[in-house]
Amino acid sequence: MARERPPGAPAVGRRQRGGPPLRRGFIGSARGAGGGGSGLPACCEGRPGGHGGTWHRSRDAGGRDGTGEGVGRRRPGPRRGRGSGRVAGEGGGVPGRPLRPSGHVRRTGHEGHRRGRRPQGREEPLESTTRRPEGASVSLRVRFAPSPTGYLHVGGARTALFNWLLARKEDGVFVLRVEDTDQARSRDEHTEAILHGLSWLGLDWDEGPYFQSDGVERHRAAALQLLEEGKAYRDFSDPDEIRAEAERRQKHASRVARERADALPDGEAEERAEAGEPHAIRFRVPAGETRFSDRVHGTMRFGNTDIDDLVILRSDGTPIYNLAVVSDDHEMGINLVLRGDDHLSNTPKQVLLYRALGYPEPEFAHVPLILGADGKRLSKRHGATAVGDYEEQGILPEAMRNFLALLGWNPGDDREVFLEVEELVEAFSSERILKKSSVFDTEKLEWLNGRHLAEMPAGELLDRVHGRLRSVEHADAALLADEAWMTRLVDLLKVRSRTVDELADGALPFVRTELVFEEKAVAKHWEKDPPAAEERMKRLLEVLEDTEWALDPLEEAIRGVADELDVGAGKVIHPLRLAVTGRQSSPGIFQVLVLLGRGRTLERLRNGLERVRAL
RNA sequence: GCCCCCAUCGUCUAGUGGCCUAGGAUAUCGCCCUCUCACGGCGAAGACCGGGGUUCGAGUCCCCGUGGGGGUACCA
Repeated sequence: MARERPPGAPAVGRRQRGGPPLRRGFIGSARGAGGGGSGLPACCEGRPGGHGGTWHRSRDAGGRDGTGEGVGRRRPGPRRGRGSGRVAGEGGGVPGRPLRPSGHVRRTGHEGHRRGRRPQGREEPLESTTRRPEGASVSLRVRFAPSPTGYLHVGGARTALFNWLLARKEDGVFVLRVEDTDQARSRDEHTEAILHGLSWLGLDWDEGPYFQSDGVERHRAAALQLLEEGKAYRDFSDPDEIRAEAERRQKHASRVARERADALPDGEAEERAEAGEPHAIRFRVPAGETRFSDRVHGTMRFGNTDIDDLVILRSDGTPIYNLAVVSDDHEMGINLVLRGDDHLSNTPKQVLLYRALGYPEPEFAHVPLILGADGKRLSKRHGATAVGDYEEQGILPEAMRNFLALLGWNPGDDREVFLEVEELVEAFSSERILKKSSVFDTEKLEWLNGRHLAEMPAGELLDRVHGRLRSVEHADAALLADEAWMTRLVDLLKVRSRTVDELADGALPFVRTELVFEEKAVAKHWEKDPPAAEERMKRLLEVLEDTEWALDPLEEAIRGVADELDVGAGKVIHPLRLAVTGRQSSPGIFQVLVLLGRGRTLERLRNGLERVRAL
């Protein structure tokens, strides 16, 4: 059933062409635009025209790319050969401005991958239950399906990463679908944040984003099909009432609902439905046992008596998640559903729906959740949980990706630092995904980030550093604009920083015209013995006037001063460092001086001398 | 309550019956390098949740506990 391009999933999708205007027409904004009305009615009212409308509109608009080309991948990598200081990579751009979801995605190089390995001759790694016509190889189709009810959570990001990694590795297709059927909680803003987060991580999708809400008609049709085939029933009962009765009788609520439905005389349900009486549609869970195989957990078995007759269509006519995913995953030809462990118990329900609907079942892979430092589910109280938070803290997307990949997975050898994403793609395999949930350890993240930072060419770091220096007071604009000089500076700082923030902080003494003096350092290197400090600095000033401004001569001169005054080099270097940087620590002093230049060095030294004299 | 999943140093993990006196990484501590801070090098300390089995032999297989997590919605 080579569903290379599912009929409705369209060869189109909503490509994020140029800009942020992400889809002003769907639920969230439609509601918002309504101006304060209650949520539900607005949505329902908007449905026929609204949803469908946007779908078609964008389909038309997207007509130019019926090729199925990836969204983010197509853009000629803005990153290479960027000449001007224009921010290309990390969305650094203007803070707060909605970023284009994929336009700025760093090219990941997987295209080379694709070219290099055609799926044809290879053994098909996907043991899908889906049988295909002999010879035809069906490529892996995976998806990431976040619901826009919050920002991109690190757990979600990891799930997305695994899917992406697998798709790239197996030459498959990575589909992005936004599950926005929870009208009350879904928001455009969140969708944007999620797309931005994915793009930031370099996880470009090949299709989508599709919006689940666009499929409601199809979902509804599926529910109706089940109803017609007697695999589902109409439930006219009041939820609260059912719950109460279920409690009284110690039964599952859904079984009570089923009893009531079954007790209805023939034809009555149809009549009442016809008459417009509101009711939900419930799936009738068959007797027996439901099994499915899971790539990480192996064979899973659930007794059907433990599975409720789930509602598949609400009384307002909107579909419920479990039905919507099944319908969508089928529609989009997803053949491996890799998602969080929290869906494990949803899976038998979905498997049952696949079977009832006559859809081929995909394979499943449930990856463990990510926990906080206390072993509890990662949540806000553990600090930053949104990938955007880490972006702000100056974590590099490369490092984040690397770190996330290592959470619940390992390459089977000692490698931990994957500088190139290609290496990660190469090493990744779903067989090595762990079952155990893991704790999100920010210390290790920062260590990894430090490693990436140290290895990254300074030139590539420039934009990010600039982004953080933009609002610095007393900044020397000329220096900031001097790319060559900034590169040298970043080169000195990157190895001693764990985050871009830290790096930018280290740059402060160099790019500011006014120094801020660390009290601790002043106390230690000046205040303790002002006359000595004064003497050393004075002498330095004299000597440096005539020293050739280069690494070796400077070192020679400064050590010479120390010898002359008969003290260790540190005794003259510390007061000097304090004078020229205001700090207790900095990159190697000779390099600092070279970078600062004679003029600024001497000026700062003079100012320092004055300060010392005033002590 | 019921169903399901999981369980090796603080943390990330290697380990698929003998190669384990349990390996690596991080974090911590010490030493070295050194003008400081980092980096780097060397070293220390640190774990098989408990109890039963199976086996000549168990971190590894089975059972029972315990602990943690997830689900149990007209949320996704």
